[in-house]
This record gives sequence, C-alpha cells and structure tokens, in this order.
Amino acid sequence: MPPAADNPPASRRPGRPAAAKAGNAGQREQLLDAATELFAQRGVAATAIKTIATHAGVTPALVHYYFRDRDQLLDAVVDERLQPLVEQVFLPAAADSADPAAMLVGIAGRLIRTAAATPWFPGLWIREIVGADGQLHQRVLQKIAMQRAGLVIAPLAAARARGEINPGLEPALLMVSLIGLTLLPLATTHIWRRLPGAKAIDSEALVRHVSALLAHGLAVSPQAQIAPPPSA
Amino acid sequence: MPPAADNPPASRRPGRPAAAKAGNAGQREQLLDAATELFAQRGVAATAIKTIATHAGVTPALVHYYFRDRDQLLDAVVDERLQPLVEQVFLPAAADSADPAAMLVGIAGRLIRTAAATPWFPGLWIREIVGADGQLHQRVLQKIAMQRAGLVIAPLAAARARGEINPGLEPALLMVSLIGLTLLPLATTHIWRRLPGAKAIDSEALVRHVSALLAHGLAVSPQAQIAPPPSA
Amino acid sequence: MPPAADNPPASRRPGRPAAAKAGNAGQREQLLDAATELFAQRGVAATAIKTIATHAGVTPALVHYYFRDRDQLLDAVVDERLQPLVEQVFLPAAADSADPAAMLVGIAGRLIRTAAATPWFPGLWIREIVGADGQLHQRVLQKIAMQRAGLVIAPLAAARARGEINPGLEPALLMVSLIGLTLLPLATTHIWRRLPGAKAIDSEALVRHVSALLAHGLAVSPQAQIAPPPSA
Amino acid sequence: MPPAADNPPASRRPGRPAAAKAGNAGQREQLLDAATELFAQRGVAATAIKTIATHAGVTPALVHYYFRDRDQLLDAVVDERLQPLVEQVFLPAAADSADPAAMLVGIAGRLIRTAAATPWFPGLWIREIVGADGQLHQRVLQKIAMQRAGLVIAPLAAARARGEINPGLEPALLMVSLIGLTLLPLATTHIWRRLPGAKAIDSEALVRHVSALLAHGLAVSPQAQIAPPPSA
DNA sequence: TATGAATGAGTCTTCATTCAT
DNA sequence: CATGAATGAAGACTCATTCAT
Repeated sequence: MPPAADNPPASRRPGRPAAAKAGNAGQREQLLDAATELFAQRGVAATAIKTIATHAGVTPALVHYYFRDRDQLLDAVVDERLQPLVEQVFLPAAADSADPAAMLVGIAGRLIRTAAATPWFPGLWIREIVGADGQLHQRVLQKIAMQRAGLVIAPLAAARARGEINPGLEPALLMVSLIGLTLLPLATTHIWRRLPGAKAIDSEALVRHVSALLAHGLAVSPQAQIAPPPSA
Repeated sequence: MPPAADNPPASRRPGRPAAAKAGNAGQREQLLDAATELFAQRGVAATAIKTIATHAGVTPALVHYYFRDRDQLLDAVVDERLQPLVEQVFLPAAADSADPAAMLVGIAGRLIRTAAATPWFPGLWIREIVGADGQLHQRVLQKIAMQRAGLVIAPLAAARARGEINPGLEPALLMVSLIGLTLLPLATTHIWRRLPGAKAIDSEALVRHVSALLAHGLAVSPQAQIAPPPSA
Repeated sequence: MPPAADNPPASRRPGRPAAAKAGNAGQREQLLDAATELFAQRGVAATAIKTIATHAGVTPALVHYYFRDRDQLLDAVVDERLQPLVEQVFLPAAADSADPAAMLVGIAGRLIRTAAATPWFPGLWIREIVGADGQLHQRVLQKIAMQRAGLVIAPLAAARARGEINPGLEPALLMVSLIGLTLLPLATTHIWRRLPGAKAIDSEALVRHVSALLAHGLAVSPQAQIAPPPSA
Repeated sequence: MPPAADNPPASRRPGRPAAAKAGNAGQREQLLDAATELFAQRGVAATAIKTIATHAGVTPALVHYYFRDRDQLLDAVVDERLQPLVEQVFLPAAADSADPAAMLVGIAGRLIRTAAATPWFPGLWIREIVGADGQLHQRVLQKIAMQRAGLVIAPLAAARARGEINPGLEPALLMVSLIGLTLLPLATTHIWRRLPGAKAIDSEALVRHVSALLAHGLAVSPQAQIAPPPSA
C-alpha cells in the first residue's frame, strides 16, 4: 500500500491561496488544523511536515516560518489545540466534587460530547499518550492530565473511605478506566462500527452505555451475584 | 533531545553473537523480540530497522535477510507474536458462552494476566489499533479482533434480550469497553502509577478493579440511583 | 579496477554553482545534460544518481528535487533530449516521400550529421534500444521510432512494388539497416578508429560511405554479379 | 514496473538440484548459460549474481565457488561463450580472401545464421560493445574483434585500390557496417517485428536482404543515379 | 510574508562477498 | 561440493531545515 500520499483534500491544489482565503492571518490556524488532524489520523511520527503543508495548501518552508521547528509545531498543537479541549472537559468537574460518582459520570458525558464534536481528539490522545518514550509533548500531556486526574481522584478516594462507592474499585484507576471507556471507543469507531448491531450507535448511545456501566459499577454492591474470577 | 538513540541494551555490543548460545537459530527470534518490544514502546512508524538490528546485536542487512521487507517484518510480528497471544486470551471464552457476564469478566482477567506477563502487548495493541491509516497489520488485527468480538457479542445481545443484563448497555460496545478497561490501563501504567495511592496497584488489583466495575455494571439495575447526565 | 568513480569533470568541485552563470535556472538543464551523457557512456543501469549529481556539481538530493524519481529522470531525458533530436532527423523526411531511395539517403545524412553534433545520441540510442527488458523508455522510444519507421517504410514498399528498388530487399528491414549503418558506427567510433586507415574518417566520410552503400544497394540490380551465399 | 524479479524459469525451484541433473559437473555450465542469457537480455550492469544463481537453480554462494568473482564470471562468459562463437564466424573467412566482396557476404551469412541459432549473441554483442567505459571485457571483446576486422579489411582495401569495389566506400568502416546490418537487426527483432510486412521475415530473409544490400552496394557503380546528399 | 532552491543526515533496501560448517 | 548466515558498502529516496530573494 502506498504510504498515504500528500494529496491535498481534493480542492485547493498548491496553485493559489485557498478556501476561506481568510487573508493570510488564518494560515497559521489552518496549519495547526491540518497538523492536528493528520497527527490524529496517521500518528505524529508518520506525518511529514510536507504533508501538513500540502494539506493546508502551502509550502513546507512556510511551516518553518510559522513554527520554526518540528518540535515547536508539536508544542503548538498541544498548547493551542489539545490543552484547551482538556480544560473544557475537566474544569466544570470541580463543582461536582460533592458527589464523586456523579462527577465521574459528568466528566464522561462531557468527554464524549466534546470528542464527538472534535473528531481528531480521541485519536490523538489515545495514540500519543501511550509509550513513555518519544514525542516530547507526552510530558506536557502528562502534566495536563495528571493534575486533572488528581482533582478527581481525591474525592473518589474519600467517598470510598466513607463506604459510598464500591470498595472493589481503585480510585487511582478510575481516571484511566474513564478514558478507556470513552476515548478509546471514540478513537476506534471505524473498527467496531462494523460489528452487528453497531451501525446505530451514536455518541448519545455511547453516553448512555458508559453512564450505565459507570453508575452501576461505582454503586455499592447490593449483592455481588457474579463471582470474581479464580486466580487462574 | 536526540530522538531515542539506537543504544543496545547496555550489553552485547555487535562484537559477537549473544545470549543463550541457542546457535544461530535464535537470531530470527531475537529480532522478532526486539521488533515487537520497540514497536510497542516507540510505535511502529518511529522504529527504524537499524534500531531493531542494533538492539538484537546484528546488522540491518540481517533483518532483511530474515524478513526481506519492512512489511514482512510487520507481518511476522503480527502472525508470530500478536496473534498467538490473542488466541490464548479468547479461545477459552467459548466455553463460558452460557453466562455472558461471567465470560466477559473471564476474558478481562485473562487479558490482564496475559498482558502483565507480556509487557509489550498492551502498548502494541493500543498504539497500532487506532487510526484507519497506514500499517497494514491493522487489517490483520481487525480480522483477528473482529471475529473474536463477534463470538462474544452474540451471547451478550441474547442475554440482554432475555433481561439478564443491564438494558442501558450496548452489546456491541462491550468489547471496546473491555479493551479500554484492561489494555489501556496496562499500556499507561507508567503514567498513572505516579498518582497518589497507585504505587501498590499490581495486576491482581487491576483484575479486582475491572471485575468489580464490570460485574456491577453489567448487572440488572436494582434501582439506578444515579441520574443520567442532562443532554448538555 | 574501481567501478568508474564519480569524479566530476576535473573542474567545478561542489564548491560553488558553475558555468555560464545562467542563474539557477540552468541547474535542471545541467542535470539533464549530465544524465544524458552518462547514460550514453556507461549505460542507464550502470549510472548512479549520485554520479549524475556529482558531474553537475550538486547533491543527489537535488536530482530528486527536480525529477522526483529515477524513472521520471529517465522520462525527462527521453522527452527533452532524445525525442527532439529524433524529430529533427525524421520530420524533413516527409517531403521526400516521392523518391524513397533519396529519402532514405537523406535520413542517413541528417542522422549522421545530427549525431556527430550530439555525441551522446548514438550511444544512448544503440545501448538502450536493445533488450525487451527493463528501462521504461524503451516503450517511449519504440513509440517514437515505430511511427517514424512506418512513414518511411510505406513509400519504400510501394517503390519496390513498382520495381523501382532492389526486389531482394525487405522494406521493413531498411529502417534497422539504416540505423545499423549510421548510429552503430557513430556509437563505436572509439573502437574502429584504431583500425588501419580509419584515423582520417570523419562524419562526412561516413556520410559518403553510407550513401554509397545505400544508393547502390537500393538500386535495381543491373546484373547481380555476386552470387548469393550457399545455404550454409 | 517491478525490476524483473529473480523467478527461476517456472521449473526447478531451489528445492532440489535440477532438470538434467547432469551430475554436478553441469552446474558450472548451467551458470554460464544463465549468465550469458541474462546479460544479453537485461544487460550486464542490471543483472545481479543472485538472479543468475536463481535461474540456474542454485545458491549465489555457489556462483562464487565456481567463479570467485563477478569479474571472473564476466571473463568466463567472454572466454567460453562469446569468443568461440566469434571464431566460428570469422575463421572460415580467411579462405575467401581472394574475393573480398564474397568474403564479406559470406561473413554476413554465417553471422546471421550463427546468431539466429544463439539468440543471446546479438543482444550481448550490441549491448556490451558500445561505450568505451565500464565492463572490463570490452577490452577483451575489442581485441577479439579488432584482429578479425584487420584480416577482413586488408583484402578489401586492396580490392578497392585495384578498382574492384565501389570507391565511395571506406574499407575500415565495412566491418562495422556489416555488424550494423546483421547483429543490430537480430538484436532488435522484438521491435521491428511489429512493423507492417515484418511478421514473415526470418533469418533467411535477413540473409537475402543483407546480401542484396551488400552485393550491390559493394559493386562498382555503373552510374550513380542517386545524387549524394548536400553538405547539410 | 512566502517561496524555490539546496542540502546533510538518515532510512530502507540490494548486492557482492566471505566464512564456518 | 554446497549452503545458510552474516556483513560492509553502496544506491534510491525522504525529510527537516536553511537561506537568499
């Protein structure tokens, strides 16, 4: 298979400026958009600057003009695209800290709705958050996420201590569980959509699914009718 | 920072063969090991063949000698490393089809224990399963996973129809939820481990956490005391 | 012996641009020149892109900048160097179609004079026209040559039918014979020049030689005083 | 287009020995055969040793076992395949030296018949004789050919001095003309065969064509009714 | 602001060759 | 005899980056 050529999105060939024209002020934004989208689709390591430029209808040299460096482009994507979105999801959570379970379900809902409106978000997150190594931004991402996670976990741990949530759960894991229940499905829609009975699942259905799972899962066990699996 | 140099694992410099003697028969296996591990750590696209070779203590040319092609190396990793592991996790599930909820919890347990014993597994899966794009293995992976998923979903859908599991759940989504609750945490241990109260979480704790979440989450709601979130 | 090193033509080391100033517009042309010449001398398959670049005083990467691909470089050589020359030789021939023999002698003359002025032409033609195999240009060359050949052969066949030229000749072969009598000698000058009595042979002498051979050879036999050879 | 893979000739996969088995004595010959054929088809520079080995049903290492070196393989092809054929064509010519024109026509006939029986001969000759540079064997080839050519040219020059052959001809060029009229057509059959009226031309037709052209062309001009072309 | 030209470094791949068995 | 394993060197191509205009 050809390694995903640099063909611009069907319109706007390098010939002349572009779509919304937008003066030249929009070019930086367009580049960030293209970069973000391509990073999410193909992965950061597999996306050449030339590809980004072509998709934005400009020259590779212009990318360097605006962002100096590949690294700084990555930083810009994190700072100006990823981080704002994360804020948007987590900030409202602070208010809910009284009822941690509701807070978690609330975050899940916002996460899904936000991600559904910003298709590149889940893919970028899932892809680039894994792996201790490479892309420097991880560090940035980690910082973002770690702080947010801390704010969520403390109330959960307290609630568990008070016997308000299922004692089988690890508060520290609930944040990852949340990501796994929301962003991973959203990032892999193209895969599970083909499963029987999946065509009709939209983001609201996902919200319901996750809410049901979380709400019941968090609740204190009335009677655990399902035995825990044997220790292999 | 330099993009992750090719320094071999601190021992066995190109000088002479290596490890367990194993004749030269082991060379191919060592290469597959190195490749698998590096793919999981750094991502496929970010892993140069030279890096793999160096980690196995050989020349890049030898990688081509054994695998001809980068593509065929990827194929080999999928066929000889990834696929067997997947089988190991899903095959025993067939027996459980009578009690779908138990089956799911069973898969989760095996998945976590398997992955804990094979550190590269979660990272490789999460990383390379996302994104409709390039790496051909996706196709292979999809095939592997789709079939397995089908076998799991049918019983779940039946059970839901019989009113045995929470009607708020989407059977087609449960497979992804499962992956999200098991492999994603395992792939990101290095991140959440730093959270307060997380140092002590080992794979058995994760099994308990996921089992609790799933078992309760799947159970038919006695009374859903947590209200679904408003429609934004 | 080392396989023909990449030493540039003794002047203009990578240091600075070159030649007739010509701005940088000439760079592409210089590369085409170098490529054409080297292809003719050493053969296409034996000419590395690095060699071409070095001979033009630039980096291999620049060759890719201008021609993307090795294949496209070959295409450019055919389209921008070879084809124009062929046109120049064959186009004037159309006028002569009344007297096919004269037309053939005319083509021979133009071919020799053109080739003498463009030393790479005979070598490139002879070398790369042979062999049904690889180099895609063959296809192009064939097309070029086939059409031209067709225009020449028809009148010859007609003339033979009218008894105006030697009936022992095959019209379809006369085109190859022509090439063999003109381009092959020109491509192998360096060999036969060393023969006794050959030092003084210049292109005009070759024109005379070929004209004499063709003119008499085409003429209707007055009396074939030389017996055909026995059937082995 | 894929660069002509190494697929062995439809039978005899590396699995076990081969066709005629012939003991192992024949292997060297088989390798020489394969090499000769491939050199003629694809050109020397474009033929990898691995390809030759595959075509002969053996390992590349075995090629080195028999011929030590690529260069020595080339030498062997020249010495054991090309040279004998050339002898066969030119040796009988010595007898004819009394009538040089007949001698030339005789050589042409033998050349064509020999080449027709040894399909690789014309291609190899034409391809590898051009170009002063590369393949070391040229030197060998030149020596072979130069001596033969000398023996032919002397009588021709004498005959011309006696007024027995067309004075417009250059004796030193007649040898090349001869090659051009015989080997070039034979090496390019695959091209001109597609011309109208060419399907039926076999090697005997070629012998007639060349004999006619040479016999008349050599003959002393009764009256040169075709004017020489103007000096450009 | 924007780009075409140019390059050094790096990646994948092929190839001739060697050597122990 | 014959081969599988192994490699150094070289070739094609890509890429991030710089710079003069």
